[in-house]
Amino acid sequence: MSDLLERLRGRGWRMTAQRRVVAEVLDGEHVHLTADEVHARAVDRLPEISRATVYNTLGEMVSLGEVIEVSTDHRAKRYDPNAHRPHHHLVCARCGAIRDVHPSGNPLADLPADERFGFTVSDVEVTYRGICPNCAATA
Amino acid sequence: MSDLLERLRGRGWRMTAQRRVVAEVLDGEHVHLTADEVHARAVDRLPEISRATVYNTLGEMVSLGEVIEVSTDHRAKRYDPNAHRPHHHLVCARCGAIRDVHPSGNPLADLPADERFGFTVSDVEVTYRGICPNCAATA
DNA sequence: GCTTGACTTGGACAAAGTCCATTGTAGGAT
DNA sequence: ATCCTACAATGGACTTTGTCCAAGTCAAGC
Repeated sequence: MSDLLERLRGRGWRMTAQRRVVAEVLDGEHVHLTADEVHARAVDRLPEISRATVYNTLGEMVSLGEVIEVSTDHRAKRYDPNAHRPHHHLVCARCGAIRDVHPSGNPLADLPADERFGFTVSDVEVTYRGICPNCAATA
Repeated sequence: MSDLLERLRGRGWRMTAQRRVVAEVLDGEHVHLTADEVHARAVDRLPEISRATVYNTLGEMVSLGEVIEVSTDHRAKRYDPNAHRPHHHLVCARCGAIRDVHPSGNPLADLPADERFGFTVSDVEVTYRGICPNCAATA
């Protein structure tokens, strides 16, 4: 059922009701929720869950590499459970809608050695911006 | 001297001491400062300048397209005066150092039509992450 | 050197996130 | 099955980052 939950269990995570709920919320809807949105949905299932726990749990999932943090709107971080298929994001500049996208080619390879300044480059995050069809229609 | 200042003047900006100072701070060091860092440096030259003014001024520069907003660390926004040469950023995951980089190829072209979902894609922001030589040495 | 509308100010407010002392509990040990 | 204990959760205070607004100030055209 919950792949995310399985993977976390397999890493020796102590399984608590709170962590289960957070994982289920994240894995359930494949949208990109903010921490507070995750908290709101978690409260529906487990009314006593605290905001701090949601923040902690999300942070741990990110550390474990099971969840990706994206900040598309330069405001609140959003959490993306789709960590195991590399992808990037396409964001509507007007309404903030986010889609996962899969560019052709590997952007990492586009950074020539003489532009790396001695860094060991391990990761690349790409955010495309534009106007979604919905917003274009109502413009 | 200050290209940024010249460009802003040319756009009919009302020139005040505060705006001049903000532009000079930004243009002076070609690093990527947060709004509060800009404010701190601005206060050195113009002690009465307020935080609100710095935020307003930076926001206007961004609207005019003379300055770019980057959020590399998922925390405070940083301001990049180098708006007229398209470039991306390489960030050290350990110390947060930021370098401007110029990848070969155009990442915009790497997003196939069938991955655009009807969006009008106009912009792309690329952040490379890795470890800088300095941090690698002290690891 | 007036006038006026744009700019600045400072302080209150808000949103997002962190910290910590206390309390609770999962899961191994007995 | 029960006990222990290290790890986890709680909630409330605190911090950081940013926004808003009413009142005062000033750049620039006349």
